[in-house]
Amino acid sequence: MYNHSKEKKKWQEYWDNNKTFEVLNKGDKPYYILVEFPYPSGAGLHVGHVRSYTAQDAISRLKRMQGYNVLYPMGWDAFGAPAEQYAIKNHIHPKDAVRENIKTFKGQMKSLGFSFDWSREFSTTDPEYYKWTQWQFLQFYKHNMAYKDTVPVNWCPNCKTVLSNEDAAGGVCERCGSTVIQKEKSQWMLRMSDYAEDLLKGLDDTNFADKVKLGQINWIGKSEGVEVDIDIVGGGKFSIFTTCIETIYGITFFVIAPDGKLIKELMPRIENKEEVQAYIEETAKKSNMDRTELNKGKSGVEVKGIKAINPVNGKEVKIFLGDFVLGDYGTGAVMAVPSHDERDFEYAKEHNLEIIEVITGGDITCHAYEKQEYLDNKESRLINSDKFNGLTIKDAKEQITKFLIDKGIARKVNNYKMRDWIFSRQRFWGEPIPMINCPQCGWVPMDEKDLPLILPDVAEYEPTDNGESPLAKITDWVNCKCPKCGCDAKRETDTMPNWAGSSWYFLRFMDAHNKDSFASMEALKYWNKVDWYNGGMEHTARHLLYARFWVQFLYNIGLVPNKEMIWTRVSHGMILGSNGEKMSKSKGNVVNPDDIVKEYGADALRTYEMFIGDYEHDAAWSENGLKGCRKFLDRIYRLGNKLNDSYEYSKETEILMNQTIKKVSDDLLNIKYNTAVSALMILLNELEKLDTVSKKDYRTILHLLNPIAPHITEELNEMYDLGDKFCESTWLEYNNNKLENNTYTMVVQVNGKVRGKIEVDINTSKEKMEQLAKNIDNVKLYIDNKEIVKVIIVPKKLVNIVVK
RNA sequence: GCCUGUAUGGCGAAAUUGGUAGACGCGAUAGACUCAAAAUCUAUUUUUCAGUGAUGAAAGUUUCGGUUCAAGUCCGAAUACAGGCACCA
Repeated sequence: MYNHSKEKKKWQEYWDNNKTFEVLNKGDKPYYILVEFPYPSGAGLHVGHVRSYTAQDAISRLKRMQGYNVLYPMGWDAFGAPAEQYAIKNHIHPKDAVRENIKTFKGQMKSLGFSFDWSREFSTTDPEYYKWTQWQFLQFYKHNMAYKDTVPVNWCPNCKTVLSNEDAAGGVCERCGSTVIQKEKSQWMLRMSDYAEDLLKGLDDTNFADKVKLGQINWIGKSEGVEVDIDIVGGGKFSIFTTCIETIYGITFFVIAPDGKLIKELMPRIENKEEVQAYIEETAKKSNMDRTELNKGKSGVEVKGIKAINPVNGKEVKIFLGDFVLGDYGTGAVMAVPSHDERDFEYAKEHNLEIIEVITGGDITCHAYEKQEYLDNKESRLINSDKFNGLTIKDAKEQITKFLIDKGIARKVNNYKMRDWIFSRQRFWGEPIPMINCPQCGWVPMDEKDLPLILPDVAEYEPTDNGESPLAKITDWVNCKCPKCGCDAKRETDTMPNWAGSSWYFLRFMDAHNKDSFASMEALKYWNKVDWYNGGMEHTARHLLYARFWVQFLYNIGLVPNKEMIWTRVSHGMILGSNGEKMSKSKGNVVNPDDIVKEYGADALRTYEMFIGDYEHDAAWSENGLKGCRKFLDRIYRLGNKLNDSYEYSKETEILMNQTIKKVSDDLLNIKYNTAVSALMILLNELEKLDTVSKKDYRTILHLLNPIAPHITEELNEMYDLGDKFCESTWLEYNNNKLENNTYTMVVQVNGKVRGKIEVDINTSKEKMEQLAKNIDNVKLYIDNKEIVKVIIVPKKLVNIVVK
């Protein structure tokens, strides 16, 4: 029996010693294949990692054989909370923990035979790498893209750190599950919202799947609308933003944000100050999630003593506070039209407010404004809207907008949901932010030539009770001189988020050891783009958007050759436990790839994970399925016992052989790995039926299997002396003239039901097809004595006889 | 609540994009080999009905409608599950 362990090691050593997968930045046909680099967690490699690494490995091996200069790199995303949490829990310095974990991960990856170019390996925690992360931060700062601001942030009382909105999803800390509270904190911010429009437009220059693009679009969240100035009775004004200006005559109240600036300005004139103040304080306790969650009731209070004027009809309208209006979105104030907005309707019901219908045609709500149907609706017309009565929604939208703009009290405005990126973390285990706070000069960037700003070793790396980074306690690190004026100053003690290092790592792989820049323009231009990027669906929104933003900024300051540096993005489904649930220690359904490799071999694991199901869908682990794939490889092995001396394809299977070459080549490049494997199983089944198998037959099936199961195929190829090593071979071609059999099974239907089948020559004419069909005994039973209405003939497929 | 997916045998899944539903694999059943077991090989395996049998018939791709000679595939509505989110005006 084949010794998977020994032969596997032999070939892995061969690839290592011969630097088979190391590439230079030169040569024809560069092709860059990337998988998301992992957090080297203490748990070791997950079988889920194996799925995507194998998939991309198969593509890499195939593309190499097709003559491409393939870059398939691997590195480590080792900064950030997960690594720090692991270190704190296990009482190991993060640096040491990361070193150990990387060693484990790398060993596991090597044991699976992935064709990574290890010469380009790096970790985001290497000073040689994070020097450039810091350098790029300085570029953001110097181009006015980084700024410090006091913002209400999500605060985890347990982790004692600030979380981005993304990390505080659901009102609980993503890491520890504690309830997140709102807290004012001074933070470094990146002006990502400036890039909203460019990030939308840039999608046109990518080949991302539609659902991936949609994820980006939804995150950016563009709303086209109108901003209108509203006068306050007795002086003053504010602005509202609306996407449904056509309903402006239906305003019966305004709602303003309890956490906005407007309410603070109005405070002196308010009659029910205490009530308003109480509501503001109540809102401050709530997270955005609480405020925005549905079915919570439409809480709010009237702002008494102050009324606003509807600009189109001069009506005096009440003002309310409502926590569903957010201070930091739009203008922090909305017009309420309960007749045509569900949320306004519920608020009006709750607070007994007037409802004025301004569009006929039933329960038409502005909420549906995104839908073309709403805009194209020709039945619904405006009413109760003075001179705009009778207009369609579309026309009313245009004309009312124009009317208000001409009056000088409105502007067309695009609002984006996407906010600026909170870039500070009160953490130890991250890239230090290279900024110095000088009592004279304020914030001063470090001199670029002093980078990297090395993360110092500390004894205690747990966060402090007051929420500062442990770096704050290292006074001889914190205290420094101002680069500008030379007086005593202090370093920033916040560090960068884990997203920072992963926002540009794919650029570094193109020129991994450059000491003069993060990557030379020459290298960036050579590889041009990441041709094919694979990762988890959970990263297609945040990580991908951050990375694209980072790249677009670098492009705008002339440091990368393309505004989009990633061409295709593919997302894989999760490998679930055998019970169909997410693998986790607590559920006891974790599968360790090491155990599998030991018992079944790396090739069996690789083959199984490709065969397990549709690559983009989740799949439950099955030990039996794995055994089936091991059995398949054993049968491949035993097929070698049947070899004859021929160097031609066996006649009996020549057509199938050509079909399989085409199928496997196409399927691998279309991420249909499961059907590629099944095609090989079908081919094997047929070859096993032959008494003997030619050397060409055998080498071909091994060749086709090689991208997925590289060890056993190389070994058998060598054992039977069939030809060059696959890793040094050219990929297979198929003969276009040998893809079709001479005959096919023609299906005969009567009224759409299959009533007969007959084997016919591939060139059978339509007339002959019909004639043959009508002659089948079983078919006759259904057409005799019936009127034939028509006959549908699909060449090379079927005949359908329609009878009455 | 909204957005995006998904739904096919006992199980994982295929289906040339409107043309034989269930390829391939697992599991199961029966048999061969074996003292026996494992491994391996062979056969059967969507369900129901008829037949000793080759086979034939009916139903069948979450549900209900529709278009079509023909629907897993297209259209309309509904349900369930998964992932994402922002009551975003």
